[in-house]
Amino acid sequence: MPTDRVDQQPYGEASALPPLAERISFLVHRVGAHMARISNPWFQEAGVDLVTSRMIVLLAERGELTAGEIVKVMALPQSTISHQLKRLEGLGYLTREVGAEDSRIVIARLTPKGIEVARRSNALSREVVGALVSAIGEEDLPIVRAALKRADVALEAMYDARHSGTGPRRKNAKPEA
Amino acid sequence: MPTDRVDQQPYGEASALPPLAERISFLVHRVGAHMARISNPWFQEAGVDLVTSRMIVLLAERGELTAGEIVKVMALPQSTISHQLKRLEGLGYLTREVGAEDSRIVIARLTPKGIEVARRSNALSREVVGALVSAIGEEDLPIVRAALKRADVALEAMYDARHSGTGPRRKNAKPEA
DNA sequence: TTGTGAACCATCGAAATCGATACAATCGCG
DNA sequence: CGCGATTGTATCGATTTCGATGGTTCACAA
Repeated sequence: MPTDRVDQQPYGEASALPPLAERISFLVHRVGAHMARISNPWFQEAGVDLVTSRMIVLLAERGELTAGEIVKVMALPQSTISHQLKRLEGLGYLTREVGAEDSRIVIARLTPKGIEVARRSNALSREVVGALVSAIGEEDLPIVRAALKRADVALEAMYDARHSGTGPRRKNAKPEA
Repeated sequence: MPTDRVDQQPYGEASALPPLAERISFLVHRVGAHMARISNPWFQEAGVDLVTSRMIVLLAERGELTAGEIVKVMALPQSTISHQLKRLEGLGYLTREVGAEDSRIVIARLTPKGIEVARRSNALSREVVGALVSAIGEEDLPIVRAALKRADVALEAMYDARHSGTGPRRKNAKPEA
């Protein structure tokens, strides 16, 4: 076993993995962490945070969504979304209604109070996105946006792939066929 | 409001904020969420997750770091890093040593077991970064990387700005007089 | 020296997050 | 229809995260 400390050559290795701080994955982490630190104190008085504010903005745009649809868009664990929906209902920001056709689903819709929170969330988002856009630059912005979308699709596919082979749920699923 | 004249409208239009799914901020969230969902189950048996694996990879690259330096690089709350360092020490992945010159600081250093975890973390990172790179494309990669770095710097500055005016700490500050 | 404030890290309590699992309703297909 | 499989949410228990605060230790001026 090589007793190295991963301190060979900074660059030009066999599998060419850049140092942590240069990896796209880590830069995404940093940017996300900054957004959380900036936003959470700002939202504190309203009882929301960066994630819940996004759920609310999403609902403001779409009008109504089922819990499952919110899970898909937010890409977070179903249990987390379920908890937050209940909490946001308790805060009076949205209503949860059982589906008429299919009584398993829960349809969320903002209240006027929730719409106001969406408005304030977008106000902060305007600041943050403004900072991002001026840092990235108008010229590179479409390139970066498109690249992030492709990255999103690719990682979503990677996630799905890892959850079909080693079944995530597979109560009684047959592996083959 | 102290602004000079280069920061007007983010998009040339009066506060035209794209829909959530088009915002850079949200795309960063999605990519980050996918990385977490992919990585965490993979790391589970080792007792680490995406965040702690990054701390370990960081230590593998730098050799030794103080807790405060790790906080700065990870951009996460100090209390979170402090807890994780203690936990990782308990798992036998690193040692914490009080500084010789300055006994306030704590110096973390990987154990051989921790180095092995760093190696395995980088193995997964290779897969994830590989997916990211091929989704982004070799051509756009340097553009995206540079853009994310600028975004990182800009948001870090935005965070720092919000924490200098409204005193962040002021422990024994006398209110007046 | 002796304060005085700042820099670092640990810890506390409340809350959020996560994975696993339970529960309930719908669908498929003999 | 009958019943197993699947889908959609809720909940459970353990753990993690967070902001605030507490304790030391250091720097520096008077």
